[in-house]
Amino acid sequence: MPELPEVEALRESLVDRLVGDRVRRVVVRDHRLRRPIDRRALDGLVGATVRAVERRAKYLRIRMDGGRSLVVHLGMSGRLVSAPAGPPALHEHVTWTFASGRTLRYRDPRRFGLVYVVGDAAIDRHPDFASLGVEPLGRDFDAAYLRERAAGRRGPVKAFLMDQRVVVGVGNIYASEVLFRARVSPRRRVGTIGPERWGRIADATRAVLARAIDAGGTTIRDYVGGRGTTGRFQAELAVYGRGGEPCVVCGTPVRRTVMAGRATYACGRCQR
DNA sequence: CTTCGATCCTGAAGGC
DNA sequence: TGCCTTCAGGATCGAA
Repeated sequence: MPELPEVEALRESLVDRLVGDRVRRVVVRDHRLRRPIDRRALDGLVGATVRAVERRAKYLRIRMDGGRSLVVHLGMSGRLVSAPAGPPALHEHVTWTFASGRTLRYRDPRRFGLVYVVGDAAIDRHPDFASLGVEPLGRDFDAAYLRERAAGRRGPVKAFLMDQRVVVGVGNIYASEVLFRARVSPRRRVGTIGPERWGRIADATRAVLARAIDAGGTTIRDYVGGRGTTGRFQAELAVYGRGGEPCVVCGTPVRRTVMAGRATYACGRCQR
């Protein structure tokens, strides 16, 4: 479930449930994620209280008192839910129990995600955070920024948009959706894009992500969200997952191709 | 530096 | 029903 809108929807759903609650206990059942979980570091947060729940790129950052943060990345199949106490689900690798009696549960069948603790003073220098690009809904993201960052690059615009060192949070679903809305072909080389197209791409990125956040994210073949609720944006997907179906604008069948090993959807008529 | 392909891992879905 | 293949929302690493 993890592109920017899903993580942001998750953050919103968790903030009221976690802030002010104190960690009473942590259970790590399987430490083998993309990087091994440091059990002792997680244990070190027992007794600490949640001060804020934030998001940077696709990382969820749970700020604790004592100057440390719990960082969670969901990878491809990670889920994080706040739920009443109860038996662990399949692939529930970490469970936090709070003073309120509620639990926070991290599930991740494929184990591509991350769970770790980092000091607040050092987080900007952490390798996961140091080279992240701008937030797409922030002030620094616009056509001029994209044009500048594209200088000297030659690859297709879809890969450029998904490069987290350029702009964060756009993954495989939203890259196709953004480029459809911007009427730009995902194969187009960044060097051939002028100010007008960059403007459409910047506008479409903001619009698609903001709308997806409002809808609670996109849920494909499982649920999302800290309340176990389902995202609604999948009903608004214009091209993703619609290979062969008519384009919502012109009726031409949507084409599914593979770029860099990832499914890519586009209308060959609307997008140039 | 960029870009490309392979890779990590498990489960769901589709074809036969 | 069972078996096999393909695909999946991410990110990193080595090679060119």
